Amino acid sequence: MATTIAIFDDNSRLRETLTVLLGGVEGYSVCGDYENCAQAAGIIKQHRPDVVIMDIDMPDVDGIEGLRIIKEQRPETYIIMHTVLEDDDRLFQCLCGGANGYILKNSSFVHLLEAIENVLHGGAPLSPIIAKKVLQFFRPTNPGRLQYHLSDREREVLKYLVKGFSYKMIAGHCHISLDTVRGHIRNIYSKLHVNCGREAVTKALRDNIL
Amino acid sequence: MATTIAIFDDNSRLRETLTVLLGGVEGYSVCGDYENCAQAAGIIKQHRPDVVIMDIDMPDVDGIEGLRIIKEQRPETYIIMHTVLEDDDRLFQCLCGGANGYILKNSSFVHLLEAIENVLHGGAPLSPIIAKKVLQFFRPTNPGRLQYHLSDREREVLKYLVKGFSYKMIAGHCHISLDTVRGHIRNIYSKLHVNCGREAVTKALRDNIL
DNA sequence: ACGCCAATAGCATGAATATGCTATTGACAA
DNA sequence: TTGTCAATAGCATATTCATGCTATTGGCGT
Repeated sequence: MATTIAIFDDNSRLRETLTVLLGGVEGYSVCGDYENCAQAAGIIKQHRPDVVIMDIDMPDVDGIEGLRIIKEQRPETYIIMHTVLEDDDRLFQCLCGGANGYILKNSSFVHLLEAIENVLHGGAPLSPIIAKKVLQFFRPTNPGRLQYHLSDREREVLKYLVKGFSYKMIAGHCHISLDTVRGHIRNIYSKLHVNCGREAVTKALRDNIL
Repeated sequence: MATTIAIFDDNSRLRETLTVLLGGVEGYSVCGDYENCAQAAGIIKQHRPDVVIMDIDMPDVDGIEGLRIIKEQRPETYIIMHTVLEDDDRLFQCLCGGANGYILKNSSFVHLLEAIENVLHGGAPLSPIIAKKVLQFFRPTNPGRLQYHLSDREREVLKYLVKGFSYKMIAGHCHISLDTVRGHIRNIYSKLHVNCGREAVTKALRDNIL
């Protein structure tokens, strides 16, 4: 039986192109192409594709969400992210979401074909730049990992925020005034580009800045 | 000037073969081959090779140690691990040690050449099986799941809390009243045994309940 | 038909948080 | 020596949050 492929991408021209090209390959069959992941769960349940080509930036339900949805629904589906170069945070989320490969959109069609063959044989196709970034995530002391230039004190305060301490408790533990705590948190928010504690906690945990 | 390469491998026959083959490639020059990493620091200081081909299993000072030594001595050296399939722990150590690539010994010489070209162009060559294992390191272990008996709505609200939405925004997105949002959050706190939003976010992310 | 519970909604209130300013001190680099 | 910056601290204020109650509705299982 043919290898079935589903395509998620909000660019309809690209979807068409990929559908035609992939459909023309011996042994491949495109079982559907979609502009976002809103119906992903149902689509995967119905078609059970072997491989999913997944864009990231899509309206409503994006590719990161889609990845999670599909992997939850049917973990054995091979998902190849196919997107422009995204920020490290998104790449990280893709990796943690269980993506089976990550190919940049500026790669040739041949590379995409190779990537599909690769996952089908148990490999993990990564564009060179992506592979490099992936390795950089492992470096404890590295320039690729997200660094927000928090001071020691700010990191300490952030740690308490993650623990759910109130400002008052933080002030007590750090032996500083409530207003100083406020000051540090103000700076933390500014550096992390967030504007409430919960968002700061999310960023701290996701980006591992403890 | 030629790209200079140093080879560390305890198999003398393989060292010879690689030296001859690589030395025969236009633009490459092997500046030395060694049976372990005991003298690695001195060797790198003296020869300053562009690329190091590094075996792992070697007597006395192995490739993992060698990797650390060389990266400490001269971080800009590209190091390609070249070894049989090792256990995950060693792979992890290589990644954290700053290896620039990881090629299995059962790969063809052509693949090794491609790998060298790849690192020289800022990529990160990984054998398919290795790439797959690398991606697996990112998979969070998710046995927990549904342990807190949150309802669908509560899970949805929690998701927004993680995103840092205010109650008002959540109410808007869910098309329910502010007071209902409060009610859900009240229940979420109770079920998660927390008493503020930041703590709930921490628990949600750490326990993977999204 | 009955009870259970999720989802909805309202009201009230004190505590906590977010954010607008300013200002001093000490360390360290240009 | 001057300038930058982290750490400290204060004040004011508007908003948000946490939590105490109660109450209606619709679904689901027995």
